[in-house]
Order: sequence, then structure tokens, then C-alpha cells
Amino acid sequence: MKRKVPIDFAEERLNERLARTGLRFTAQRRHVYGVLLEKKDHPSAEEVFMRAKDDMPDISMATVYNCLDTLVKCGLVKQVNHDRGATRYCSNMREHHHFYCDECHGTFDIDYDPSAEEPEIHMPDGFHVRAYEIAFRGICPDCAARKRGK
Amino acid sequence: MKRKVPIDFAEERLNERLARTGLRFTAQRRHVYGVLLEKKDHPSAEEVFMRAKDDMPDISMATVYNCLDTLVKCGLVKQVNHDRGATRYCSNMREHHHFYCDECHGTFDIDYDPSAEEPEIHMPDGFHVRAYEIAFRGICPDCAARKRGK
DNA sequence: CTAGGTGCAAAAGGTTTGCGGTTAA
DNA sequence: TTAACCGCAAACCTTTTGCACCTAG
Repeated sequence: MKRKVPIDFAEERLNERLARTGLRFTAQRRHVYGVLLEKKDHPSAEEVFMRAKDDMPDISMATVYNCLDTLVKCGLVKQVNHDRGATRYCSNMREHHHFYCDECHGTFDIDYDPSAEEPEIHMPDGFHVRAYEIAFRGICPDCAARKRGK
Repeated sequence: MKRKVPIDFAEERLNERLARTGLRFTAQRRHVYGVLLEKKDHPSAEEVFMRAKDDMPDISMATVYNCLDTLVKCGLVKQVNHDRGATRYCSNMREHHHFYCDECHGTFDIDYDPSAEEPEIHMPDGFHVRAYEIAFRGICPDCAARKRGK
């Protein structure tokens, strides 16, 4: 089987990340990660499941969810949520943002160079931005206080 | 019943927005909007339903979803999606962003002044940002071309 | 050896749909 | 008057859970 992605290289990275997080390396985790690397079109869990079954017919939906969660925990995969639809998964490891099309509901990666002094976002040609929203993540004041307290 | 929000003023705005969008003014739409204005804590549809029932016991879940969709369409309410949980609704009409706490999973509004030359985001004290992502919305190149074509 | 991971099937959670009756304009 | 809207209940889609078996370390 031909692969567009240097999967052996990715496998090493997965192995290292799992070890660092105290998790085991399994065939299913490698395979799900491979599926995400092979076609970076932001598939839903259901879509990942169907693609994964091609080469691993016995894999279960529950395992796909488990593997996806594991990969997110390791920092190898990002969850992408939009409207009320299913969560989608993204293995683009470069820092990037997303563009959602109001018309076809497609999701597109928008790259930028985070190392630049003034990180500039280059919007590719033809994308018409109507609105944008920044989602920050971290620890809120109350939870920070609680953690310091205990 | 005392209200913290000048609901009559909001009612006028709702009426105007509905008319402009060619939609009807109904008691349910007003009431759901009132619920969102009264406590801006990003409730889910289920939570809106429960609060709405206090004053309007016969309102149904389907109607709550319909009203929420209508309010989003009118531009009076924003949907907020995060992780795999239920969609939450936000009636903060000022341009703003959101902060998600990794610990308690709470959602907080992060305001900014969009009229400023260099729109600066002031992160309130005590919020520790671990990561952020920008979600752009609009029309993708393919859909833009298709619309021009037809 | 054994804690952690998997597969299965059932349940839970969230959202949508179809339809007969009601209402704003 | 009538197209739009509502309430109800069933269906649908997505995600989680419990448990018996399996396996990486």
C-alpha cells in the first residue's frame, strides 16, 4: 500500500508522545492516526471509523472515539467544532486557524507563521470573511485559585 | 416580576429585526429572547427550555430550537460550540470573543473594542491563556464562484 | 502478570422531523 | 384568510458506558 505520508516518521512521533503521556502504543491508535494523516479533510468520528475499517475491519466505533481522545490528549490532533454538527478532527500540527464556509459548510485550514514578530494571517485568495471569533482556552480565575489553594 | 434587563427596549429591537427578516413576532420568540437576555451565562438549548418553562409552561423543546435558530438568523444571538458538548447560546451583542476553561468547562465573554485602530483584546485578570484559535466564517472560493455563475 | 485498551451492544444525550391544530399579519 | 408558527411525539444522529476479553510493557 502506497502512502502519501511518511507514516514511519509519524509512528515514531506517536510512540514518543504516548510514552511521554504514560499511554500504550497500540495498533488501533497507530491506524487511526494514519487515517487522519492520510487525508486532512477534517473528518468526523463516523468518517474516521469508516476509513479505518477498510484496513482494520474489526475496529469499533468506541475504539475510534477512544483513539481520537488519546490523540487529542497527546497533542497530535485537534478537535474542530462548528455549529451543531458532529465534532471533526484535524491532524495539521502547524499552528493554524480555520475558515468555515456558510454555504457548503466546509472547513479549511488557514495557516500563519506563529514565529513572526507580528503574526500575520494570510487569507488565501477567494475567501470572503464575513465574521471571525477567537476562542481562548486555559484556566479561569476561579479554577486557578482552587488549584493554588489545594 | 422584576427584570434586570430593559425588556421593552429589547422587544422593540426584536420586532424590528424579525420584520426586516420577514418573520413573525410571537410570544415564544419574545420569551426565549428574554430568557437569554436575563442571564447571560451561555445556556444550552435544554437550559433555555427549562428557564422558559417557568413563565410559559406549555412551550416545547422544538419551539425553543426554532426560536433559537430564528434569533441566530436575525443576528440577535450567537451560537457557541465547544468540544463535544451541546451548543450554547449567547445574547451578548457587543463584538466579543470567548474563553473556555479547561478545568470547569465554563465559557466567559472576552470583550474588545472593534472600533479601535488596532483592536486590542484586554484579557481580564486571572485568566491564563494556554492556546487560542481563530474561527473565520464566510464564503469559500468554490461557493463564491458558484454564486457568481448562477 | 496486570493495568490499560479493545469490541460489542445498549443507553444516554442532543437535535430534527412530520403532522394536526393555532395565530400573526 | 392563510402562510407561518406551535406543541407533541417519534425518529435520528452522535457520543458515552458497562462489561468480558485481550495485550503491551
